[in-house]
Amino acid sequence: MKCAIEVLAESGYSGASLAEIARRAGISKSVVLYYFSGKDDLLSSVVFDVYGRAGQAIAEALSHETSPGEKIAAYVRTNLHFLEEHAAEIRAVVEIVSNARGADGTHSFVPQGEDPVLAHLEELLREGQGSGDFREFDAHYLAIIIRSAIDTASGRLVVDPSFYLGAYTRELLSVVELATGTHRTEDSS
Amino acid sequence: MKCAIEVLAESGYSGASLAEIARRAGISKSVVLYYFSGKDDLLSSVVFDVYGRAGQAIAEALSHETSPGEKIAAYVRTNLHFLEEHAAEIRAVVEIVSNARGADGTHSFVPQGEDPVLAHLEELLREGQGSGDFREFDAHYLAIIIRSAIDTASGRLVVDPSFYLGAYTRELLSVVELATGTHRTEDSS
Amino acid sequence: MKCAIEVLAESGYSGASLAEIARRAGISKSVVLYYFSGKDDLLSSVVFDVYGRAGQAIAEALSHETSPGEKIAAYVRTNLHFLEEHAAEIRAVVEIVSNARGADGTHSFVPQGEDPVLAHLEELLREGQGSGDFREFDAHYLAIIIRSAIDTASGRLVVDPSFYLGAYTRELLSVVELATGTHRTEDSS
Amino acid sequence: MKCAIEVLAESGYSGASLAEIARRAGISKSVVLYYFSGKDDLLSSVVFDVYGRAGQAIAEALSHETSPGEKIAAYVRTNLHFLEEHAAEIRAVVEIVSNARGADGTHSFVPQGEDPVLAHLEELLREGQGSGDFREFDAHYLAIIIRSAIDTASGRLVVDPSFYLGAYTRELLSVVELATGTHRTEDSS
DNA sequence: GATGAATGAGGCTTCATTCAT
DNA sequence: AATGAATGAAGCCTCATTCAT
Repeated sequence: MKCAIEVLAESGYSGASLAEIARRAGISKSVVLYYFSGKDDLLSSVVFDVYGRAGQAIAEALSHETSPGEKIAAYVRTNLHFLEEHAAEIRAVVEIVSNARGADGTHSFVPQGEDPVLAHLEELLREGQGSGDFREFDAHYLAIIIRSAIDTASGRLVVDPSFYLGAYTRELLSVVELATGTHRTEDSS
Repeated sequence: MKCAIEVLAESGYSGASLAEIARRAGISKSVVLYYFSGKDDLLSSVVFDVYGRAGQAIAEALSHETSPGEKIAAYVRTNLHFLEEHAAEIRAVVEIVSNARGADGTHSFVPQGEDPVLAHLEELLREGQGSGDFREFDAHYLAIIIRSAIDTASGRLVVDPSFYLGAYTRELLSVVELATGTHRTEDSS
Repeated sequence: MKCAIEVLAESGYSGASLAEIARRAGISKSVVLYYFSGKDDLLSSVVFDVYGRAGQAIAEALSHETSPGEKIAAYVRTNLHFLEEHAAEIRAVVEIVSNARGADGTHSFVPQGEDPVLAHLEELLREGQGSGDFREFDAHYLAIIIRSAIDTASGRLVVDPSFYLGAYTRELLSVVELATGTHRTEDSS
Repeated sequence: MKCAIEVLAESGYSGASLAEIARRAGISKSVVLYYFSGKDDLLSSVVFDVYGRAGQAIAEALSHETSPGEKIAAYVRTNLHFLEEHAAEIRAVVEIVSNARGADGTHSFVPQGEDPVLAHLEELLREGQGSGDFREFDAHYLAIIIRSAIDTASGRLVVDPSFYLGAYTRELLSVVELATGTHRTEDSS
């Protein structure tokens, strides 16, 4: 799986053939299929493994925060921090999620209706609105905007050598603060 | 090219084989290769064609605006409006840009250093800062955030039937306004 | 298809890989798949082609006969005569029919319920019974016996160099005559 | 071996991989190769085991009969009776015998020249002719006809749910009686 | 006695491309 | 201008077998 992640991150979805993955791992293609029932299984495993660890890290971080503003900030910070330390893994997952398709041609990993990841962020936003910490906005669409800013980062890391994740995190935090209106609330307190 | 765009939008990069494209166009594979020197040429043509028309639409829209705040707003509005009317084309370009790779394994259409599209938006932001209309922020990173919000929309249109581009545009405009600080400037005037 | 038949007849079902068939035809595997949509299609085509021609030959021969006894005799004679002139083709069809299986594991070409080939022979037998030419017997089971004697011949031709089809035909005709009781009818005339 | 027989009978020769056989037996592939030197050895063992027991049953049954007509009848009856009680085993053997081939491409289990099974039946027929019980016929070819009628039964059991072995046995016995002419002899006595 | 790990050969199929017409 | 024929590389996967434990 580690080698699969590397190849996916470096060579993209189409470049991640079993042959290439096996070559990188110094084993034969057959070994990969000995441990995974097929390529789909391998890719699924990568996705769920990374998703699982990322989700855990985020949940852990959020558990330390109480105010909605701090929760959102922790959410963004943890996401980008996880990305910093697991850049290739996130890159690999993005490649898989955006390219893997089933026999019917539909995306295999993109939820068609309700997206749990998005729904989670959306709820954090709504909580802030409920408590009066946040201004009025459409939580669904703002969640999409914030997620897109998070998801784009892994790509930037690859193509933009000058992309500094620390500064990006700071800028995004400030945008989120302004967008949610957290700032004003603190002012009025 | 029209059929290539349709197939790319519906079936993704891997599903867009010459055979499939030709089948949809009701012609033979050979015809495609008669008009384009190869698959790469076909994809390039699609990218440049769409990019060209999108760029033209944006340039035209910006020429009507004068203040930095209005320019940025027009930029966002025109981008999303173009997407609304050319959803498949944008989707196709995204598929190509994020997947096409040269023989060396590097992305074919993602500029490695300076990204002209990003640089353009970045400059609009800097102009607003220069004129005092915008607050202090890192123009490069904010540009990335805004672009990501724009680019994610084409994907949402595909998987999320409830995604309403009009509301999304409104929300994004409001975020951009807050993020650039355009609002406050107007307040103080 | 001719080469596929040859390989099937000589090397059996498992030996009849696309590679081997293509090698024998002096072409590349791809060419086979250019003319047939897949291996299944190739095998189907062989089966239906041979079946069609055999069925036509039999129908033609039966049309010249009137009495039930002569019809059955013509049926047997034509079947074995067709086999004599198209030994490899029959051998190939037998290999396919008895080995080809669908994804669910069931035979692809063996009719699960009503077997039209068997039903045809069965009806010939029943006609003879209806007209009083034949004795009492179970038409279904006798049809199975006669067909098995016909079908076994192609295998014999392969493994038994001393197998002489002319003599076999004569013996089988005599058995069929005795089994149907055609003989007695002639006695009573 | 029991599981190998089941798989062969249900899934056919191509479906009978070591993996599948081991899976059904609830053991690992390695165990199979620990007890048998290879797949060929496993299949050989199945063939000889079943052949041995079938031959024994037949020999035992024949030893109770004296007249040629009764011997032939017992031969047919015992063959089909054994099939009834060991359908899967016979089916498995048929699959192996008709498909297994050596490296040179020739059948592994089909005797190229003299077939002992056929020769045995042939001799029974000749004995009947020698004693004057049977009419004149070509013993070799009649033996082939009778064997084919016996061998086809295992296949019928699989594809034809309405195939009733008892009735088939009765019909075949009657055909054999007529074909050998046993009946007339008894009449004239 | 039993097994998990690993492998290389081979199977079917898809694909972008070349060539002659 | 258009196309059918042909190809070789590559992709995923199955299989019988070997080896060390």
